[in-house]
Amino acid sequence: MSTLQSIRPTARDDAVLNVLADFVTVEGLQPGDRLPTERVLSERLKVSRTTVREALTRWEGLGLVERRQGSGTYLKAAVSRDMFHLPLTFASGNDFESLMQTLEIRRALEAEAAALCAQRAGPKEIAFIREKLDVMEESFHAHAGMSSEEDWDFHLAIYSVSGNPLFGQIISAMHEAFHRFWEHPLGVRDFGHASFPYHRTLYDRIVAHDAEGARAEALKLIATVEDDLRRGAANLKLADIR
Amino acid sequence: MSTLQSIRPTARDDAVLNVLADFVTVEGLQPGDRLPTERVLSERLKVSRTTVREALTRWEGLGLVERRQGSGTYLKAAVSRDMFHLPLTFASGNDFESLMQTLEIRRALEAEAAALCAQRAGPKEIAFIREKLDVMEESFHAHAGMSSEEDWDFHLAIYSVSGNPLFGQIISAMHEAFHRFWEHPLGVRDFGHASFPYHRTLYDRIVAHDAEGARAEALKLIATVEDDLRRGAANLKLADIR
DNA sequence: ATTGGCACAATGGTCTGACCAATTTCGAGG
DNA sequence: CCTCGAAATTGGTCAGACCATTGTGCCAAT
Repeated sequence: MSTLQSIRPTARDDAVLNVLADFVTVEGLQPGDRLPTERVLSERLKVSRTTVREALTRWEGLGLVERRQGSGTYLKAAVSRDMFHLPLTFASGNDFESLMQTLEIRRALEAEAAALCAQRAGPKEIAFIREKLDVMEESFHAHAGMSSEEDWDFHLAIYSVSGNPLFGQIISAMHEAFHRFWEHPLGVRDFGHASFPYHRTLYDRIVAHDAEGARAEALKLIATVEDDLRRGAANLKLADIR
Repeated sequence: MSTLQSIRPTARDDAVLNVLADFVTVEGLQPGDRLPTERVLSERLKVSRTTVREALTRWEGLGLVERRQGSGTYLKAAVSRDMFHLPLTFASGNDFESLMQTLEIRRALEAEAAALCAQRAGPKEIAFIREKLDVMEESFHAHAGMSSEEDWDFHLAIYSVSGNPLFGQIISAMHEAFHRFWEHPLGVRDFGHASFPYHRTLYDRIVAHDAEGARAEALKLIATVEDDLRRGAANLKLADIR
């Protein structure tokens, strides 16, 4: 009988979110778009601004929406009425150990995403990834070093083509949480430099639709990042990263 | 210069949550315990009840806390100051597609955990896993079928020995969210039956400290589960699982 | 024509005080 | 001792106000 628990958890807030989700769907709002003012919503929905704010706060906590004071509230992810939220929360400090652990998770997901990508990528998807790769390589040669933004775009493309949005969601969330350290974590010069060649080899395996090969290349790629990280940690012993 | 963006995202709410997290830690509150009244918090922290409520609403949305009108606000999970939130959103509800997507995530994590486990397991850890394997196999032969509980224990042991708590935490959270469907998802008889032999082969690779071998066996194991799932979905077309 | 600064409007963030609704507590009455 | 109901407690909602930040557009100086 556990399936019919709590018949009325809360009314107003949920109702507001449902209506708002429908509004987003009907209006075809995309991530980045601005949604109506709190005051407008409160008036239209015939509820107080307090209630609207509580509802939006819930969405904000789930990362679906972003508020900018003086500007407005903006969509951060696609929302619809039939959504299922799985908020994971775990204890994890910003120390070297935690960073290493998240990197192990990333390695796991990166490898699987690469394998799926190699399986599922059609000509159009391959061209999409190719484009990101070209930009990255050009930037690399122009600045004689990895550009974290173009690099990130390349990986995002792979997650996207994998056909499973969860890969991008999980890794993006981690990326965001650690973005200060993920990029140039420990003051290592040319961080990520060693990973450069594996981007192309990974791309080649994807083009060949070689799932296991792609998995292997992705593992090698992440391995170089982990090495960089370990080197950095060794450099400054007892680094206080927070 | 991307490291110094957003100097003041929001003050009060976050501050409240930090203080509250510290309070929970110091007071040693456990899930199920009741935390102070909104009015008390608002008075103690010198902020309005509105602000306290916004903060608690955020926690409620993350499933950390449960509010009961007329009774109080209760802890639902362990909280601490250094928490890492990873809100995942599934496009659609509890349908076949979503289940398959989470299974792909599980495959990724399972493979990596197995590889790490093979690398890091000492004699004591191997004995620990062996114990779970024995229990599972015994149960299998006794009941002529997979016992989901003992099976789960075996996998939990591997996550644990992997040395990275994130594996167990992420997979457990997904497992919990889908537990009704994860076990006997689509009325398939002998669900998971095909996966049985791979538990021992996986164990053997771990004993041999063969990381890549363990990864391969874990992949095969999950592949059988996916096959079962696909078979089940084919059986009852247009299954309405919700 | 461009640029810089400034006032004003719009918007999210916070506060106050009040009332409503569900729950718990506890005393009166059996 | 038990039962029932009133009162206190607590989360949920509301209205209205003010603050802090951001965006916009006008105007003057260059």
